[in-house]
Amino acid sequence: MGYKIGEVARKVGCKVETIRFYEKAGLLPEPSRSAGNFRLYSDSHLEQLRLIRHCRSLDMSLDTIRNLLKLRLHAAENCREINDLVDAHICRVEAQMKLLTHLRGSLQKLRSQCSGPEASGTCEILLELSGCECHGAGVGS
Amino acid sequence: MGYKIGEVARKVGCKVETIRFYEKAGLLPEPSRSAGNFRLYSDSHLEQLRLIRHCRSLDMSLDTIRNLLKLRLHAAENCREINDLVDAHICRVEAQMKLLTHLRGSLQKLRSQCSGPEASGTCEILLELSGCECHGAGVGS
DNA sequence: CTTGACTCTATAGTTACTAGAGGGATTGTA
DNA sequence: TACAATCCCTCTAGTAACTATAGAGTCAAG
Ligand SMILES: [Zn+2]
Ligand SMILES: [Zn+2]
Ligand SMILES: [Zn+2]
Ligand SMILES: [Zn+2]
Repeated sequence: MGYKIGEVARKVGCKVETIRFYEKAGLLPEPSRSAGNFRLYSDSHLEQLRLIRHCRSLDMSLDTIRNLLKLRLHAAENCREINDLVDAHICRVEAQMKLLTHLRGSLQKLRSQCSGPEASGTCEILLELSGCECHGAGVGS
Repeated sequence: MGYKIGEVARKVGCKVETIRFYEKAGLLPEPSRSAGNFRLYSDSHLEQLRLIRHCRSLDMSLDTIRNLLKLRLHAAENCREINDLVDAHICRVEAQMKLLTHLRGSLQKLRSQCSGPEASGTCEILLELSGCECHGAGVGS
């Protein structure tokens, strides 16, 4: 008979609307319907939804997950591609980390510019922000 | 007489549309207009836009930047709040980094699950993804 | 006087959902 | 059996920070 959408949502821990959204986005196949037009999900739907949600918790994009789902159709043959997909995602995550590390450095340096309001009559942080060379200050035309 | 929008965009290194967007978003005051209705920016506009773009390059939200601009009206008195704002942003960045670090760990562990397609007739990565406890597998009702 | 580069407004697209309106279905209870 | 509560349905609009059109007007050079 299948699970109704609310039950599924409770099981995997997401909102009902999210499940309908995945269906419209082509990530979850359309389930069968009850006499009263309610969606009725099978265990394989549940499994696939769990996969999607877990991938999302790993911050994979829906597009990446779509690719993964395609590969899943022939999991054994596509083992290599699946590994590649995960590796590519790890790379994205590491790139983000590098960016954030750089950012934190810039912010700490910025933060250290302030020597208190008595020193210059203003807050030096603002001077730094609006007078930066990287956004065109002091560059003729 | 002031700079036209394209000139300003070139100076600070952003798109023309972005500048108009900031105006509509209340981050940049409306500039004066030429006889032909073209926007004409002053040096103080330029400064403020530079501040905005630099803050964006530090990944501050527009809302955070709006707050900063308010504080800027009385920079000396608000020195403390300005520092707090920057500190709060550093905290956000560090929280993100922590999250990414955790994520990378999970991904590397996931990646290590695969023992090649010969072992189990499928790719174990997929089993891990769809059979995870954290999204409800193996939990009765 | 026409071409081309620029500008204007207004609107729709992007990502991954979330929230609501306005209805129908089902269930439990009086 | 009537009614209320709780579910479910579709459709649309909102979020963040832009980006990308469409269709029109402006301006300088040749
Ligand atoms: Zn200061
Ligand atoms: Zn800068
Ligand atoms: Zn594998
Ligand atoms: Zn999981």
